[in-house]
Amino acid sequence: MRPKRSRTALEKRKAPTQARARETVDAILQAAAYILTRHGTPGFTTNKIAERAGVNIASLYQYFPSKEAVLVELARRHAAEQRRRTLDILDDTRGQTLPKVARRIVTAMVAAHAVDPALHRVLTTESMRLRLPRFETEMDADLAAEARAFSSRLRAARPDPELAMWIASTAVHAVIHAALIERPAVAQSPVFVDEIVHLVTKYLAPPRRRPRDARPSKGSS
Amino acid sequence: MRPKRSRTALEKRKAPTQARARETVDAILQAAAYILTRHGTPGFTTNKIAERAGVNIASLYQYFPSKEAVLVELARRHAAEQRRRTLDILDDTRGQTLPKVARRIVTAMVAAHAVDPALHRVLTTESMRLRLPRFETEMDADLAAEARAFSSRLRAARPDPELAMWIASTAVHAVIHAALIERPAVAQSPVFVDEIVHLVTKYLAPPRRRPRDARPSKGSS
Amino acid sequence: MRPKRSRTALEKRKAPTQARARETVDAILQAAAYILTRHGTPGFTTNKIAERAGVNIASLYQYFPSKEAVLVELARRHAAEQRRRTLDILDDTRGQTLPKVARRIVTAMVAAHAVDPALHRVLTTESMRLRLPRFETEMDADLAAEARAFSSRLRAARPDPELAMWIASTAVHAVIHAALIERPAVAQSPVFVDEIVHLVTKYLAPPRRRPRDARPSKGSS
Amino acid sequence: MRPKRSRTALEKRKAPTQARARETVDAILQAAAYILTRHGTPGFTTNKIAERAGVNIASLYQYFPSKEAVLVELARRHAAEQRRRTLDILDDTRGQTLPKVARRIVTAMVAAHAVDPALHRVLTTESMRLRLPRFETEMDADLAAEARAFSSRLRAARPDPELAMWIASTAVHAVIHAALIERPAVAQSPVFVDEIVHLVTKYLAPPRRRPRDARPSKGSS
DNA sequence: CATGAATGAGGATTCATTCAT
DNA sequence: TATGAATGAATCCTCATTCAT
Repeated sequence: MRPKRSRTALEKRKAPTQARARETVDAILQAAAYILTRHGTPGFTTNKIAERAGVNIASLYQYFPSKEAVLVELARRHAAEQRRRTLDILDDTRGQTLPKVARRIVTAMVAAHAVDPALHRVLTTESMRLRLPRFETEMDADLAAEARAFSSRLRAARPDPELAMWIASTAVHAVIHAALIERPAVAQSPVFVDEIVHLVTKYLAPPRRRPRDARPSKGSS
Repeated sequence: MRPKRSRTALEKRKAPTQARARETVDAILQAAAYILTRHGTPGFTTNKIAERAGVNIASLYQYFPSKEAVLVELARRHAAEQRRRTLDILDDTRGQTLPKVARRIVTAMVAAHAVDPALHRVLTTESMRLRLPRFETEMDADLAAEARAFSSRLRAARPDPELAMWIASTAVHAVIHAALIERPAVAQSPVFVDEIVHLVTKYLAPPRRRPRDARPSKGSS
Repeated sequence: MRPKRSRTALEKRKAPTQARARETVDAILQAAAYILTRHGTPGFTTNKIAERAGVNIASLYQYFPSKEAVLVELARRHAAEQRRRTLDILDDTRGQTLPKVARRIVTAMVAAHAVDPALHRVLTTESMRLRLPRFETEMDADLAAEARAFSSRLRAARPDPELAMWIASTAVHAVIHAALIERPAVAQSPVFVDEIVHLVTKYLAPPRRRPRDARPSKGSS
Repeated sequence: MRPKRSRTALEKRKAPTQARARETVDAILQAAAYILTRHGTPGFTTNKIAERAGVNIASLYQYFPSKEAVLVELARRHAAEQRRRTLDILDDTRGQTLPKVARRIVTAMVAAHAVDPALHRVLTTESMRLRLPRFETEMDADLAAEARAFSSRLRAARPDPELAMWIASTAVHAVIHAALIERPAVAQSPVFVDEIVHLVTKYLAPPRRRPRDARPSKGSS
């Protein structure tokens, strides 16, 4: 690991106030995304990013205190974008049944991932490596409110609704990720979406009338 | 200019024949695991591995043709170990109901991951990056047979049993992974295991409308 | 794994625009020449070159894509220098007889080689190893014209004037090279120059049967 | 340059007395020649030689004290072989005219070089680098006697017959070398041999009756 | 002896980052 | 402010050579 002069600064260094500066920052981030997609983490070097962005390396460091900071900003924007989309869908499907909502969200997620699965994957992985909060966790007020509302609906279904939401979301994400990489052919088929929807709706569905065999009677493990 | 080795060789270079050499190889792999756990992929350098293993860097290269090869061997051994454990469980639970089998496997997986979650995660991630076949895919004959047997049981439940198995396995893996990292407190609780079991059993359970034909009459495996 | 540069790039990487940078490049080349002379090819390492040049190794790689590229640039400059000198002499001796021209050129070559015979030799050898065109071949337009003019004079003497020129030039070069290394005492004596001149003039002289038409009547150019 | 433990020993370490040992030495030298031809000086490593020879690296060091020593022995054998051939020809052409002798020798040299020009070149170059005496210089008694006899014939032709011989031999060697590398197509044609023979015979031929314009009257350079 | 194993010392090349204009 | 230049510190990997068995 190369030595860090300043203690691993991750925040943006300086808010670009002028239009020109914002363009520079955007160019850097776009180049960073390209490099990440094209050459993966090992090719993700500040020099290459700057070169591809057409800006001087020193300019990069004017706006980002470190290489990691570029990654973080990339992840942040990526997450924000996803949040926005999810909120739109939730807004749009207000009052509909769980399967319908789930289908909408899953479809949107598949589509979102399909745009650049490599970037998605790297961003996820690296976010974990940098111990950044996951996208879902870093929810803004709106999404948090939605989530709480959603949770309350689950109270009948699962003992810990918040945990259940987390599990469902994690599972869906992971399966979509993996499918796009390991089984790209199937990943965008309706069958696949059906399966994911089934997975999550069955999991979150309230128990049947006769719950006697829903759990083993003997207790856990 | 030194000659460059063909293209990122991943195979072991030389089989250690003497006991002394086998110790060296083991020391290297152990050190590699340590480094990977401790410092993650960016800290995973051959120099550090050799230093930690207490062997000369040249010795490392006598047995592994490249840095990646060390990782691959690590992953290989790791996977073999897991396969062995899974097979044992399947062997042990032959004839039991899905929830029971699931509970056993999930419990074992949690335990296995808990030993060194970071290593688990990195190994999984890096295996993907190197486009190695996933552990589950790289099954030996025995495990493959078990998987096929299991699949056939699912025929009534899901349209594509093989895909369903893949989804279930991916989801379980991912959730356990993520939990150990993001929610370590809950990850080993019985509640958590219950949730995973619920997730997978509900997903793989046959539809409940007419219970009489929900399972083949021959009995539940 | 760091990405490897395409295939042994030989071209300069980046043109130094500021004076400071040009100084750096010059220092590198000067150091390279020194190292080559002093320690030969095996001692010709980028680290040593940079150290001797008093610049950081990374600066070397900012201007040269590889070790070979340094060598190539050295050879290029060397060749250019020689071409310039040869042209000057040809210009200066226009219209004189072959022996006189030959004497001038041979004398100049001996002098040029004598400055740093080791460097000369290494440069020649290495140029061959890298399959660079020989200095003479890589002639610029002016020198090529001179050569053609010279060739045409030889038509009466040798069946393939161009081949004859090549042989003469190769022989002269080689003998001077070897003499400076194996027989330094004699290499700069007039006797030696006489011998070389004799070698080449006898070889290129037209047959002596009927001396009257041995040369074109226009005079001995 | 890597550190030499023993002071650059070039001599063979131990005379192989047993047949098995001689085989080992031969295998090493053959492998060395192969490597040199195939991969050039940069690929010429003791490890590779030993591997190719099918002997253990330690065995190599039992018979050769250093890498250079292998090269030296290779050069020695190569030179001996050439000397033998030259002597045979001289023996065979005793009493014939210079052009005839020259043609025989040149033809033989071209043939000899053509077998493996790369090896020839490397051996020559490296011999110089190691400051080994040139093959011709390191003559045994027989060849020396022949050379003296030959020299005496030249007394009428050149002021310093020994120097003239050296020049002629150097020139011929060099031109053949260079031709095989730079102009392989022409190198084996009769025309080329004719030219070389012409070069050397004209040079060594006694002067014409009217030597008044053989040298410029003005003096050198 | 012959072999497998081991290693100190480097070699080429890159990277993240900072300065001086 | 933006840029060209510079650099300390690594990184991967190889080599010549020596030992212990």
